[in-house]
Formats: sequence, structure tokens, C-alpha cells
Amino acid sequence: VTKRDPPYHHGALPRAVLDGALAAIEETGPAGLSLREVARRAGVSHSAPLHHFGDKAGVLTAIAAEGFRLLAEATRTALSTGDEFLEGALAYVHFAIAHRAHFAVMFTPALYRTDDAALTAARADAAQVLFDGVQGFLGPGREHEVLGGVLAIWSFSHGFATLWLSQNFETDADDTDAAVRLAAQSVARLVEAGAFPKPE
Amino acid sequence: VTKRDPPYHHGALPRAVLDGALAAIEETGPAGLSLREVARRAGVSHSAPLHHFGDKAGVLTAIAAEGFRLLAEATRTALSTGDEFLEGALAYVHFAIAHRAHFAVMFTPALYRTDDAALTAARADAAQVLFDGVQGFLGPGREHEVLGGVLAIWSFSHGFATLWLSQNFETDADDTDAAVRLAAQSVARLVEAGAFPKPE
DNA sequence: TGTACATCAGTGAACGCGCGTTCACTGATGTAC
DNA sequence: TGTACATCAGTGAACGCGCGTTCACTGATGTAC
Repeated sequence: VTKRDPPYHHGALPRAVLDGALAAIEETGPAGLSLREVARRAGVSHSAPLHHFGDKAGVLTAIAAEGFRLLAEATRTALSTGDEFLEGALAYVHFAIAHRAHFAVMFTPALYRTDDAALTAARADAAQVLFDGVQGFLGPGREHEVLGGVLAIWSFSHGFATLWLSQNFETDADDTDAAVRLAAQSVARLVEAGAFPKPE
Repeated sequence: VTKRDPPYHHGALPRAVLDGALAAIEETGPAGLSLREVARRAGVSHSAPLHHFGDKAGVLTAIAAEGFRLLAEATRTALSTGDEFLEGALAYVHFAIAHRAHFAVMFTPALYRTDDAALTAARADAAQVLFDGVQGFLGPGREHEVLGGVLAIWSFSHGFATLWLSQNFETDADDTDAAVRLAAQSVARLVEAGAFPKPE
């Protein structure tokens, strides 16, 4: 026997299923995803995924949870090493681009089970990273400003990532970092010019 | 005859189809939209929509185009009357909430035909409103700063709208305006605190 | 004014298809003694 | 070390369903003469 059949036990079927799903989502988006297509890509029978994930929503829930874990990891590193929030925004955008399938699923909650325990935990942790980052940046005594800061930074980063991914910015350049930097500098300029209201 | 049958000719079938589609999308999102469901809601045969829109993508393309027209209108008014960009951001967020079905379709280009003439025109016009607004705000002589300003304002507004709609901000309050204002004020605070890089 | 006819709007039966899920099953692994 | 058996992983046939699209059609409207 020179060529061995694939073993009956896959060994890493859940991972293969998730990878198949992610590949399919990268190509055609999460909307039309079918479990049978996922199984085809993973090279397993079309009912194998159900063994591990229960149903289709289970697969997408697992992807969303994994996405929040990856996002927390990426932003935690950036926020602890960088000295400006630009680092955090860059990490966020990089994550969205590098893991666009995860990103698309994470922010389309209609696709998955939002009450899943692992998911909500991962998501809360990712949010905590953001709150801790803003708190650490502002320093003690400014706790009441943290929520607003989170809203601001998150909106900016998320909006940029979303618009960039959906190709709404018609820049020829595909230098993401430069575009994020330009946008961030422009925020400062606009504040200076009075585009955003000053508090009080 | 006391009760008249509905006339054979509908009179406003295209509008009824779009409204049916919008209602369905508001309830379950644009992902699983089916033409037959749309026809059911519009009270017409399931092949009627095809007469006017060609196919499913045609319906969604029409919705996206209509959405960009509505968005241009809403932001044009806000940017010409308000004296701060906060007005523009508020208008953007209000649009996203009031027309969430349009909004969802507009920014999911995988759903429709991105090369449709009416669509691209409406979209270009909406973008022009934004560019004109930033240019008018900055004043003459600062043309090179416009692109960055557009990236910044649009990212902020779009990110806020998206995160708000997908219920990622866990605020109890549903006072959208207050939240947008808080976020905008926090942008100014963060710039002051050095979170965003200053140009040059 | 009337009539023939082209054109447009909308219908409903029919098609073929891929889907999610179920279910009884087989193969492989581990564990108790 | 061997053997019985429970457990877990994965298979593939089968189900019923709703879908998008096609197609020949019927009803209604407008227009030419």
C-alpha cells in the first residue's frame, strides 16, 4: 500500500470545519454560507459538522467567539505596547483585514446565537481590553470619561475598518496604515478647526 | 358589488415590491431575503417582481440606489444648516436607524450589482455631499486636507451607526443623540489628551 | 365614434436544485477486569 | 496480556422544503385609422 486512505477518525475535524467555513466566507460572505459547502471544503461528509457544532448556527457561533478572542489578543498587545491610540486603531483595522471572515460574522449577530456562554465571555473580554486601554490612557481620576472615550475610539476604528473592507474608500493606494494614519491626523485637525463640540 | 376585487393592474407594483423587501429586511436582515417572501408581503404573484427588476439582485440594487439617494438628501440638509460636523454625524446615524434596511443593503455590496448606473450615480452623489461639506468647513486653501477629513468623519459616523445598530454599545439608554454627542465630545477630549497623532 | 391590434402588466403552474436536518449505520478507540 | 463492551467519531441515504427562474398564458390599456 503506497497511498494511505485518510483515516476514519479525522483528528481535527472541528478545526477543519471552521477553516472551511472561514474560507467560504472570505470568498462569498457569510450570507449565503451553506453547511454542505463547508463540509465539501473540509473534505468530510456533510453531516460531520453537525456532530461537533449541533447546527449551522453553532458553527457561526464558534467563529464569532473565536473572532472576539483573536480581536482581544490583537488589541491587548497593541494597547499595552503603543503609546498612542493610533496603535489600537491600527491593530483593529489589521485584525479586520487579516480575519475578514471572523470580522464579518462577529458583527452580524443575526447569524449566530448571541446567548452562547463562550461567545459572550469572549466578547466581554474584548470589550474589557478597550475599556482598560482608555482608562489607562486617561489615567486615574477620569473614570467618568472612559465610556465616551470607548464610544469614540471604537466608532472610529470600526467605521474605518468596515468602510475599507467594503471598498467605499476609493483610494488607489492599498496602503492601509497610511490611510489610517491620515484619518487619525485629520481627526486632530478637525477638532482643532472646531468640527467636534468641546465638552461643557 | 360592495367589495371590489383588487384591480388586475396594480398601479404601483415596483414601490410595493420595494416596500415588501424593506419590511422583510428590517425583520430578518438582508441575508436570507427571498423574492417569494417579498412578493407575499406585496400581495402579488411571486413572479411579478421579476417583471420590473429582472432578478433578485435587481431588487437589492434598486434598494441600495434609493438608500444612497436618501442618505445624500439627509446629510446635505444637515451639513448646510448645521455649523458643526456633529450635525452631519447625527444625520448619518439618524438615517441609519430610520432606514436600517436600506443601510444594511447599501453597505453589503455582495448583495447587489455594483456596476449599475443608477446606483453608482447615487453613490457618487452621496460621497460628493460629504466632500463638499468638509471642503466648506475647512474653507479655501486647505483642499489637500479634505480627503483625510472625509475619511475621519465618515469613519466615525459609520462606525457609530453600525455598532449602535448591531447593539454592541451596551448602554441602557436608547437616547441616540446623547450617545452621539458624548462620543463626539470624547473625540475632542482624546485629541487634547494626545490619543491621536498631530500632523507633521 | 368604433374597431382592430400591438403592447404592457401580472399570473400561476412547472422545473430543477441545493439546502438543513434526521437517522440508522459502521469504524475506531479506550477502558474495566 | 487478552477480551468484552461502552463510547465516541464519522458516514451516507433519505426526507421535505423553499427557493429563483422559465414560460405560456390572460387581463387591461393605449393607439392607429
